Amino acid sequence: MTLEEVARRAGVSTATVSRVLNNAGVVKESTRRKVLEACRELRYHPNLHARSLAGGKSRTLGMIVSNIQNPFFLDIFCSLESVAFQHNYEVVVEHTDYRPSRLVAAVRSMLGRRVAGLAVIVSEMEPSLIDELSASNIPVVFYDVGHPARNITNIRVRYEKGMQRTVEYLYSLGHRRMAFVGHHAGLDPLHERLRAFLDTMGRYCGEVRYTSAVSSDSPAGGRQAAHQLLASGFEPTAILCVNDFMALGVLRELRERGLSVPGDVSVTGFDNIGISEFTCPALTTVNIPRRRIGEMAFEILVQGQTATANADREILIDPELVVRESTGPAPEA
Amino acid sequence: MTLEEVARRAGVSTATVSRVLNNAGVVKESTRRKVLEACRELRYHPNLHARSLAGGKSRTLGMIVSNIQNPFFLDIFCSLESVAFQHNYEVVVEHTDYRPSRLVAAVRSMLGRRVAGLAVIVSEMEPSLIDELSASNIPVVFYDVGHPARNITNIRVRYEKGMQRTVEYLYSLGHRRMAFVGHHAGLDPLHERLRAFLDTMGRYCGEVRYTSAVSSDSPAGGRQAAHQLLASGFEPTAILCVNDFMALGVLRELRERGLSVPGDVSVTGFDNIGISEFTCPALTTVNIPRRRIGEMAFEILVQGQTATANADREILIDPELVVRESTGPAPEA
DNA sequence: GGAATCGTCGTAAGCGCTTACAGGGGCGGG
DNA sequence: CCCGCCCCTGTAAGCGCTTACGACGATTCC
Repeated sequence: MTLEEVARRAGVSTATVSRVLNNAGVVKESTRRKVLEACRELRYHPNLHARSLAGGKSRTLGMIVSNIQNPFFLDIFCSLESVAFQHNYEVVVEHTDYRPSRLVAAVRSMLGRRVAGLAVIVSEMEPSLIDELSASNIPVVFYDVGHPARNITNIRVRYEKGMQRTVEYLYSLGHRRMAFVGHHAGLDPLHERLRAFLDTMGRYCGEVRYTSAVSSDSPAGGRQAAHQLLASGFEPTAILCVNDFMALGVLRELRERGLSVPGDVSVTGFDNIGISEFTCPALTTVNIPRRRIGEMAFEILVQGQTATANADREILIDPELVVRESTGPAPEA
Repeated sequence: MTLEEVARRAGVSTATVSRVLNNAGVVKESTRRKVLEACRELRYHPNLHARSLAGGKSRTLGMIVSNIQNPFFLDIFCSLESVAFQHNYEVVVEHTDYRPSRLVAAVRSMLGRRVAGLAVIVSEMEPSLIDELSASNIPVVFYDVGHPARNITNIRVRYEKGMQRTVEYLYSLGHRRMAFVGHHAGLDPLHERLRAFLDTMGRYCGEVRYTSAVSSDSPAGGRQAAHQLLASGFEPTAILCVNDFMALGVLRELRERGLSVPGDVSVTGFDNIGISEFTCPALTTVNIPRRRIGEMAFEILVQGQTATANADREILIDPELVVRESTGPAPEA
């Protein structure tokens, strides 16, 4: 089913059909109706490939995330998708499993699709991409990695702040032995969170002791890390998780071991994903405005194209501590 | 950056470059290297649109789900994506929010993309789609809705069985007052689950009483439904949820009200999503082999294309009860 | 009444790729 | 030494669409 067949059926030229379908140019009302009628009868669906090849533009955005199973990334995707949908854009996601090689492949694939804009929300990084993307001439939003460059805007969350609040808060509750649970993808932003953790600890709590464990980014990974942590003999009074997703598993492991949260040990997450308030106990965490991040990404990619072109930008977001039930005073030694 | 520029740079024709890039035809090793070299220097990325327009085929699959935030759908997507990735295919998702109108739009969009195959994993339905898809000549997999037709394979999960097991199990534990929590998208498969619930109840338990509540498909929705349920005065000893995602909220609401699970009331879910074993208490649920569904979808879409062409098929899956901690004997009256 | 104007539409040239098909060297065999 | 064949490569015709550009009849204006 092609444009030409529709044109033939409606007794007009392909140009006219195209005009009708794109609401471009002027078409007499009666011919418009004929064309639409023909489209319906023939169950015509325009070929998007031909369309964006000819038009040189596409109404689809690309988004690359590290782990789409993690609600944090998923939420950002949904948020972007939602705004995009309202503006008649589509967005295709790809995930990298935290592997730089897959990141590169995903970016290439997106460039191949000639997306109208690309949001890269990942933890891992591949330095060469910056140049490649910058040279590609399509607007790009990075989350947390890479500095801004031509066409590239960077949205950065100040993890230090969030981590600092968390540590201070736990410290004020009397916690002195803390542990950090992270995941394997030990690249920048994670190091960043861990570093922030250590920095703050060093600054505020001279006598504090810590340890850390890593596993995969999933509840099961969190559980495994917690297991490993507790098996090591170190007995933390508080466990800080790199994100809520893993914290789920940590909570589970603690319960399994008969440790009460927050009675015996306090637990904190990061991200404030939706289910973190449905855990038991509800998770104390650090909120990151995912909805806004998605919206901002859209604005930058689509609308900012003209508005702030070439205005190399970096957007900073301050996360905030959300205290719920999983944290409490440190147990008496 | 086009094929032609690469060709010029490498001093060959576009046909040769194309051959190199697609590993098609024979090319002398030295020219192959020259071409690849040119590609690298020019940071060339083939235009996928042009490619699939010219080639008439694309290596991308489409997938439409009702609610991608629900881990059930997400898992199937990830599973499909994973196999697809191994075979060098990509898959683009779209979600409908349970709205038939969005389903139609999504299907059209996928047809417009000329996907190589389409998996429609949704609860809602729009009858006209069957014909439209069947006529489109691309392989399609439906989950749970629609009967098989030309090019269309249907994967059906026998909810009745799962529901039956669940009800029987609860009945054997002494439960007589049960409630059902569902969501708004009251279309076929959901009705199916509710119907299965009622059927079984009617058959096995003459004296059983029930009620049901619906809300949106999310933990928050589950919580709201539970709230509404308990506010109604009906005091169930068991709550069966249409899926695990909503069960999360039900558990939370019960805890909030000081009701112990399973001491005061038992709770069951459906789907066996990953986090259902990380809830507190761990959720008794019905497993649906999501991984296999994704894999089957791929086989049908890509490999079955030739193997079982035109062999109208329906695949049946029997779900199985997974007993965990959220169910127990009914409290003494 | 003829020219200028406007609204409506058709013509045709690509967009960047794939792919028959043909062509042109190099080689071996007759 | 010439023919045939095999390797390798180039030529060019599309794939289905968008979009300048121009054509054409119907108004309108002087």
